[in-house]
Formats: sequence, C-alpha cells, structure tokens
Amino acid sequence: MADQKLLNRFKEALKKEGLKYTPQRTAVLEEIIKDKGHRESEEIYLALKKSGQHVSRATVYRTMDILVNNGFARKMNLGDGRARYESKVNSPHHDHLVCMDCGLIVEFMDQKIEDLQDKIAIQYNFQLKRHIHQLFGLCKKCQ
Amino acid sequence: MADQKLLNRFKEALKKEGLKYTPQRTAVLEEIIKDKGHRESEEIYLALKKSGQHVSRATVYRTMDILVNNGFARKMNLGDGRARYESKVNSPHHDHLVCMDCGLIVEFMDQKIEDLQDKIAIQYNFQLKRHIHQLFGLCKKCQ
DNA sequence: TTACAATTGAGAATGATACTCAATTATAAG
DNA sequence: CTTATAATTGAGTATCATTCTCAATTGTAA
Repeated sequence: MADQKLLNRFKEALKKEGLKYTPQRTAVLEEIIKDKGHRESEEIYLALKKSGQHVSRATVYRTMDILVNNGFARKMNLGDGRARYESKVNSPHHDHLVCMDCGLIVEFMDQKIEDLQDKIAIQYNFQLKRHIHQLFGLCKKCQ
Repeated sequence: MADQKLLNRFKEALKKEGLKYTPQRTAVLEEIIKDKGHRESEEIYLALKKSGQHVSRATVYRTMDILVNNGFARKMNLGDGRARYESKVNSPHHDHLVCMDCGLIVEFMDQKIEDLQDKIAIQYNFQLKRHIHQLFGLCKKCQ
C-alpha cells in the first residue's frame, strides 16, 4: 500500500483539478507504484482484477491519463501500437534501451546527452518540454 | 521522376525479395522521394490520387513497408497514432525536434550524441540497431 | 506465349483507445 | 448527519489507423 504522504499528494492533485478522490483511482495509483515494470493498460487492468479490485478498463485508461498529467506516471510508446506506463514515483528521469527480440527494457541516463539536447533546443529556438530517446537493439542474451 | 539509377536499385531490392516491379510500387517510391516532408499514409495516398495515379490505400501501406525495409524510407511515430514517412534517398541520418503546438518538424544531427549512444549500448551489452530521438517543445513562433 | 505465383483493390476485420449515458457516489454546504 | 449536485463509473459502442481477405489481374521466368 502506498504511504499516506503519496496518497495526500494524489488527493491534492485531484482536488486542484476538481476531480474526486475515488477508490478506483487510488487502486490504479497503488497498482502503478507497486510495480517497477513498463506495462500496458491491459496488464494493469488484469493485475487489478487479479488482486480482487474491480476497476473497469475505461477507468484504467482515464486514470492513467490523470496520473501522467500529474507526474505520477510516465507514458511510453515503443512503436507497437500499445502505450506502456511506468511509475514516476521515486524514479529519477531516464531513457530506455529496448531489446527487439525479447522485449527487455533497460533504463539509462546520461547527463551529457541531456545537456546536448538542451543545447540543440536553444540552437533551433525551441523551448523544450520533453523528449523521447529509445535505443533499439539486441540484448546480450539475444545476440 | 526518379532517376534510372534509383529505379534500378529499387528493382534489384524487389527482385532480391522475390517481389514484383509494379507501376503502383514505382509510383509510391516516386511520390516519397519527390517530397521532403514527413507525411502520413493518407497524405501519400491523396497526393498520388491528385497526381492522377491510382494506387489503393492498401497498396500504399504495403509499399511503405517495403520501402522502409529496404532503406528507401524511414518510418516515424510521433505518438499521435499515425505513422509518418520521410524519404531516406539523398538524406543523411538525423533526428527530430517537434513543435507540440504547430506540428513543425525540424531535423537535427549531433555526432556527439550519436557517439554517446554507441557508448551506452556497449556499456549495457546491447548490439544497437536503430534509435528514436525526438525533442518535443514549442518552436520560436509558438512560444 | 504460357503458366503461375505475386499483386492489386475494395471492403471487411482488427485492436487499442475514446466515447456515451444511465446509475452510482464523493463532497461541500447546511 | 442529510441533502443536493456535479463528477465518476462500467458496459458496451464508436472510432480510427492499419492489416487482412479474396477474387480478379498482372509481372516474370521459362
């Protein structure tokens, strides 16, 4: 179960947007933060179902949007048509290495790349908001 | 019209895969290389239609796969559910800056970032095949 | 020229996600 | 603790890009 501090932060975020603090939304938040993986909506929906929580697919999608917009989760797209979500709680910024064979996802972070991105944005007069950086290849086991 | 050298290269690529050299496939190739943009399938389909060529949507999709797999085009995903294609003919490698407001796409290339990517792949024992690097923000006009 | 496997087009199928709406529920005020 | 009310929920339906189906057509190698 998520600690009270986090739940309060969530409650505040909802209130700020005029949204209600519901058991379903809380269940989705707790499900997201308890797992370190990169899961799609259906997996989150099934995990909730297995744990005895009744949250509909529609509510999972709707809640994920709220979590993403309020910094509790990150949404990623691997080009296969299904969005993946990962917890942003207690997880510093990073990008991803993806194995094209087994689907393994490894997180990486390189400050030099981050700095170069900022430099490029300045050079082209862009005000940077976010970025996607994914390296696709074969992991050690799949080579 | 595409020069003969390119058409021959295309013909060879098709033959190598046991595919036929058809007017529809040639029309799609020519449409892709004549435009410097980042277009979605529907736009390519409509451009062909306007130019008097009759190529079905299904064939546009099927041909784009062939072009991508043989290095004539690059497929990109901006997270809005529609794939974009750009010509790879006479176009060196680059990544993209995308304006979240007006959709402007600017190409950039930074050798230092490319090198750092290779370093990261080595560090994590990945054999790198390709990467996606997109910087999202607001262009000068949209700030 | 022939034979045949590959291709085409039109429409149907698919699959992830978003929408609809009646029934339910959280919440702020009294 | 009620009550009023606007937000939420769930189940199913709609949407939209892309892929598939299959009969008719067409490259291509012999």
